[in-house]
Amino acid sequence: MPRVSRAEAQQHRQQVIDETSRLIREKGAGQVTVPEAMAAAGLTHGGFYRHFSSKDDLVAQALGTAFGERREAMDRLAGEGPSPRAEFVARYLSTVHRDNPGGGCPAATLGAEAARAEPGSAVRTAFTTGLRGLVDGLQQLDGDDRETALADLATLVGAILLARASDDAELSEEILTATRNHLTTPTA
Amino acid sequence: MPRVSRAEAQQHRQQVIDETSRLIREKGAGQVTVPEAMAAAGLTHGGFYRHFSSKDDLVAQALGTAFGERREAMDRLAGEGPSPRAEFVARYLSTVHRDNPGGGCPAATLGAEAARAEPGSAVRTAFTTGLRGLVDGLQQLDGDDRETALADLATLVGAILLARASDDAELSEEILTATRNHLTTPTA
DNA sequence: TGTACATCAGTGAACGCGCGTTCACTGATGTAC
DNA sequence: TGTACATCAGTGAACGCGCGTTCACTGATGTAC
Repeated sequence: MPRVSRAEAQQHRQQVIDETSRLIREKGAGQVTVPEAMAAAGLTHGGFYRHFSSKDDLVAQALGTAFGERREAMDRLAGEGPSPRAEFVARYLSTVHRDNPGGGCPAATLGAEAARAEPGSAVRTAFTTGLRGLVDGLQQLDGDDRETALADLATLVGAILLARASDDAELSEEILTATRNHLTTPTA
Repeated sequence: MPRVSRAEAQQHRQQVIDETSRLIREKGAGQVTVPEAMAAAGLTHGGFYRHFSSKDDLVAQALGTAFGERREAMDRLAGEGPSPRAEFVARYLSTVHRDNPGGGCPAATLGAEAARAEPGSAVRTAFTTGLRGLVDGLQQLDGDDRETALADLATLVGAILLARASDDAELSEEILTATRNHLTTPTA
């Protein structure tokens, strides 16, 4: 498949980014290989460097996409229903989200890897920018002040992380339920 | 250094586990190599399999040690001061903890990796057991009910994770401060 | 207490493997006239 | 609109490298008498 049209090439590029965005959330950035990412668009690995300057470059772009999707979902929710914040919390702390990390919040799945990335690196910067977006989105969701939005986000991210890591269905559910209750009842 | 005494060998073994416990929290389990872990006790990699059945075996034991240390610190705190819970929260969400992941909470640094480990695997089991210990420890810290302990732990873990990943000193401090306030003031 | 021998902690070379990246090459696409 | 040629998306083999794991070997430790 040599020399496809520019439109097709651009489509391949986007497909690689989108699939990588899912793959890194499922397996971690370190476990996704260049051949694997290219295969997701039906390509071989050789042409990789015509699209990306390095693997880190792709990961950073995929991370940006993942955060972008999440932010859009929040913005879509902002107008609807009686309590968009409660709705968001319920969806975030659902078993559906827990069991589908590939389509879920990148802060929970890739936060630790981002923390280990070099300060100023593309991955670290993409994560920080994405995180700011989530904070802003959460802040708008129910007239929250910024401090509440920050604390809420920490709680959401920690809960989904621990619920996924728990190798015990009961403990996992318990974490989600307890956190959901604490975030949606007025006082502890 | 062939055939050292059994006491020395046992000492080497413990040294490898302790150093690995620190290393995996600093760099992630996937980034710590067998030669690196053995070198931490002044040994070469060849003798590794006289001490451990696999790299995963070592990682699981190191994870157990990391959780154990944390739990002990909580138990030590339980008797002292006017509000052990407030003291624990302050220490957990300090810049000292944020900037020293190697000696810190393994739930934040290794949660994502544990979540990706095979259910029933040694690593996943060690994480779950350790997590239960932290929940119990937190529950005892100030007469918390279990639900509050679970939600608090999620908040603590999420906050330290995001504070570490933020490539912006101001945002990072903001996360710690907001979370600290939310956990130590009676109502939002 | 001394001696003979089996045990086994640690060494260092080697294994197969998969990684990120590079490169010469192909041939349809895109462009200049 | 047609033709000639340069461009460049994608291929597949190859690179150097470091990984987890295995293995034959060494020689002090531990044990049996």
